[in-house]
Amino acid sequence: MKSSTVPPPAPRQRRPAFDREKGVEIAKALFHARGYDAVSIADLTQALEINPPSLYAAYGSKLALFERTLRSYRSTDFLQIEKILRAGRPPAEALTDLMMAAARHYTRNRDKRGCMITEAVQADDEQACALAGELAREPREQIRNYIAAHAPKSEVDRITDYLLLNLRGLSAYARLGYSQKKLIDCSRTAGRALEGEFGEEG
Amino acid sequence: MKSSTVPPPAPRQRRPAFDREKGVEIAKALFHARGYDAVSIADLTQALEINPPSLYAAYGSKLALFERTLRSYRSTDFLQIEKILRAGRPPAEALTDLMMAAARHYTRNRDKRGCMITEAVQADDEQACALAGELAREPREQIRNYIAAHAPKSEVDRITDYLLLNLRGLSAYARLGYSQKKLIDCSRTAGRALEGEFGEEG
DNA sequence: GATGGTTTATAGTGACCACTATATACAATC
DNA sequence: GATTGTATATAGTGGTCACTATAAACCATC
Repeated sequence: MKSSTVPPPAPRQRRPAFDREKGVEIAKALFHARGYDAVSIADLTQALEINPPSLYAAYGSKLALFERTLRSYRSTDFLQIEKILRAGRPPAEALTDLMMAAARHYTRNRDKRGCMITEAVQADDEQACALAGELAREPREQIRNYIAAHAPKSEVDRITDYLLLNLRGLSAYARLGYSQKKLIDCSRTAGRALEGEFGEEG
Repeated sequence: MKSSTVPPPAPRQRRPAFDREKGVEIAKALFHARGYDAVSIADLTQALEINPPSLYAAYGSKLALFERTLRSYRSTDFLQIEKILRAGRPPAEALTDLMMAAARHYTRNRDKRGCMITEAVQADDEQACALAGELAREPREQIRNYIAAHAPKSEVDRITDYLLLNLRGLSAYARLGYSQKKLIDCSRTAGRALEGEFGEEG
C-alpha cells in the first residue's frame, strides 16, 4: 500500500507527430470556406487536432499560416489562366472562356466557393489584405498582358478592369450560393461586351 | 471648517442630451467606411461621444443600430433606381446608365466607397448578413421587374444576374480605391453586353 | 427644499481573441 | 540508465469583444 501521498496524475496522452503539409491543407479549407477574419486560432487548432503552441511552433502565426495556405492555393487550386489565354484563338472568345472557367471553378465545391485570393483582398485584417493583394498581382498581370497583346493600347486598362471586375463579381456571387449554371450564363453574357473590342474576325 | 472626512469627489461631468438621429448618421458613416464586423462598440461610443449604456439605451444592440443605419442608407443614400429605369427609353441604355450611376455613386466620397448594403450582404456576422439580404431584395426586384418588362421571359434571370453581378463588382472595386473614371468605363463596357438583348432599335 | 423619474456616469461582466511561459513525454545518443 | 533535444501538453497572458449592474447627476414636480 502506498503512503497517503497525492495519487499520481494520469499519464498525459501524446499524439503522433504532426504533419505540417497536411495541416496547411486543412487550414486552407477552413480559410477558403470562411475567410481569414472569421477563422480563429481555436478553430484551427481544433481542426488540426493540435494545441496552440504546436501551431505556433509549426507556422509562426495565424498570418504566416494563412500565407502558406494562400500560396498553396495559388499553386494548386488556382485558375490556370495561361492555359485558357493561349495564343492563336480569338481574344474575345478566350477571355469569355476565362470567365466561364472561373464560374465553373468558383462553384466546383460547396465548401470552396469563390476565389480564396480575390476574397482575401477584402479581408478586414490589413496584413491579410496586403498579402492577398500581392498574390493577386501576378494573375492580374497575366490577364493584362494578354489583353495588351490583342487590344489597342488605349483600351487595355478598360478591358482589363472590366474583366477583373466581373471575376470579382463571380467570386462574390459564388460565395452567395448562386448556381454554377447562373454564373456560367453571367460569364457568357459578360463576354458579349468584348465582342467588338479586338477587331471583328472574318 | 469641515471635519476631516474624505474630501468630496470632484463632481462628474454630464454631457448635453444625446441626439439619436445624429447618432445614426455618425454610426452610418463608420459602418459604411469599415463594415459591420470591423466597427466595434468602442469605436461607436467614441464617435458618438457617449458611454456604452447610453448607446444600448438608445438603440438596443450593435445589430439594431446597424439596422437603423442600413435603413437610413436605403432611404436617403441609395441609388434612385426607379428614376434611372424610367419607362420610354431603350432598356440597354437605361441599364447601362444604372451601372454608370452606381459607379459615380460608389466613388462620390472617399469615406463612402461602394454600396453599404451590397457590402453588408457579405459580412461575417450572420445576422448582419441576413439583414442586408432583406434590404437588398426590394432594389433587386426593381431591377428584375424592369428587365422582365423589356426582355423575353427566358432571358430575364440571366440579364438580371449579370447586372447585379456587375453592381457587386463595382462596389467591391470602389472599395479597393479604383477611380470614378475607371469604374464608369467598366460600366459602359458592361453595358455593351446588353445591346443585343432587348431587340435592336430602328 | 424634498421627491421621483430619466439619463448620464463609472466600472465592471464573461467570452473570446491571438499568442506564450513552462513543464512533461518521448526518441536518440552516450 | 543518464543526458539531450524535440515535440507535445496544460494553463495561462493581456487585450478586446458585445454588453450591463449600479450609482450619481440632472430636471420637473410638489
